[in-house]
Amino acid sequence: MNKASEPPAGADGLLPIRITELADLSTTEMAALRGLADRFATHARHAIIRQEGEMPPGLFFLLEGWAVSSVTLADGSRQLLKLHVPGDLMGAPSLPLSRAAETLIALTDVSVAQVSLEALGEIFVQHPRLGALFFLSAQEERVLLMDRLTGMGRLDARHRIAWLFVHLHERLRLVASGMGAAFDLPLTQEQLGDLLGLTAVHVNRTLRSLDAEGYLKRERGHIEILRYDDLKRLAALPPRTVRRNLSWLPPSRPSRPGR
Amino acid sequence: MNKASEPPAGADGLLPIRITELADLSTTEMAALRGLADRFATHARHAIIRQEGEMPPGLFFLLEGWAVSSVTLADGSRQLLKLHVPGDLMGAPSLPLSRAAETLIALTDVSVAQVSLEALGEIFVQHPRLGALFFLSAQEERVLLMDRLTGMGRLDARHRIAWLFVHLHERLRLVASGMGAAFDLPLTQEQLGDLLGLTAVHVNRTLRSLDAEGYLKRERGHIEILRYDDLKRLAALPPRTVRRNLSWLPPSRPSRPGR
DNA sequence: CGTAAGATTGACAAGCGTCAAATACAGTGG
DNA sequence: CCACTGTATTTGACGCTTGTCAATCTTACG
Repeated sequence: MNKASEPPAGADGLLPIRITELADLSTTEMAALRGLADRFATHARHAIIRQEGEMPPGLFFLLEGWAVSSVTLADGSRQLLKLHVPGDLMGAPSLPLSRAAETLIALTDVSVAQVSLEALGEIFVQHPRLGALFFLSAQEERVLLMDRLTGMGRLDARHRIAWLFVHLHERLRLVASGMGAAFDLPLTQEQLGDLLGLTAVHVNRTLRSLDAEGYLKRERGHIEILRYDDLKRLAALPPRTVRRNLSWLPPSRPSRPGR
Repeated sequence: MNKASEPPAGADGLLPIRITELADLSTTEMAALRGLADRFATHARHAIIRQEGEMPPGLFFLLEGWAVSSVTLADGSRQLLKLHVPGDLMGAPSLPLSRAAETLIALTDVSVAQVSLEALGEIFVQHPRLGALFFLSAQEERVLLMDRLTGMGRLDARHRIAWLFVHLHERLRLVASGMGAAFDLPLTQEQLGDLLGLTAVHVNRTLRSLDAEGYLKRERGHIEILRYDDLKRLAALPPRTVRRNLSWLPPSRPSRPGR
């Protein structure tokens, strides 16, 4: 691990996290979010950013690169839980636990900021609206997990893969607008299997069949969706749309109020 | 649905939700939580408390009885997401969405309070510590979903059922301390299947085999665990323990501070 | 006492995992 | 620049877990 106390150039604009997707923020709130980032670090591909079992569990902010969170079982098998892209908060689920539940692994070279928990606590005091947005953001993640659970329980390999690609495409579009039908996917087929509850062999067979039927094209670490609408039809989960600036949210606070 | 504006007798002590498992609360905070409950209602067994797609999505507090949240797919299959017991907040994942993601169904006769979203917003302003605890509670739910996802992806029917029973037993112990090795389970085998990503037929075969091997005994809507430690060994997911009163949490506020 | 919902059982099929080997590819050192 | 080596992908044969279909049995309840 390579540590540096200065943020990497150009990453600054990313700090407002996913939360900006839920509401418009005041400049003060933006500044408070930026204040969350504590120590900056970079990790090489395949490096472990945070190991499950670690205590106390820390909180991380992904600035550049891809990462993944996973759980490992006693028999050595593992489940990949979520792919993290720049702007993602990582490790939050373990915050209430005494030991971290998930391992965070760098899929590419990444740069990461450690989030100060004291600063997070202060945000709930100084910026109730941000606190509520953090709460809502966690609920959004719950919906995602619920949908993934539904997929694992009720969809076969073909449908799960279709859903994953459509979902990833939509998620990446939010980050990189103007993206076409193609995107990077720095995952091996074994990792795809661990993500979808399949074996690498079966992932290969299914990918190959989707390719043969013209749904998509594959290269190393790169996917191009050819028949987007058909693929989306395969991805049979209900659509989700977030509602911005909910009326019951607390108002933005100007700056530091009564202390 | 049977509506009443008065809380049912005896339910009052339950209102402090799961949040008391994360920290000790001041009396003011307890009172604020009680203020969340808005309109009270009762529903008969099998009644739909809230339908997915409904808008705007409401928030509910389960006072008495069992309920379940589920997602339905286009082909009619459904995934049960979570069993709710008294004290549970229901419907929170849909809060950031424009339409409710999950259907809430009464498994037994239930009594439910509707939660006022305005009151929830006010809590983030008046009681930052409670806001942070709501945030942490959502993270705890994420961990549960992550574990369920891991189970669906990596465990076979036998292990999934073992995990469910052990997990349910532990959860019910928190609500009803002094509980033995037996507990009610108001679910049909088909519903168990929908919860675990299996078919009713296969649930039956697996339950029957666990029974035959002396792991447990079954009656209608009732489970008794006989070989608890062995069953727990089958339930091969890592243990989770929450840490109470985390140091970075905001302090309790006395009452209504500067407005 | 009748009826419907739930539990049980058996025969069979399909999807996916396992094992093992072959092939393609990327990165490395000489 | 090339041979070398480990990693990732691909392929085939086979078996097991789980699903499907359909019938029967049991229990709760009007």
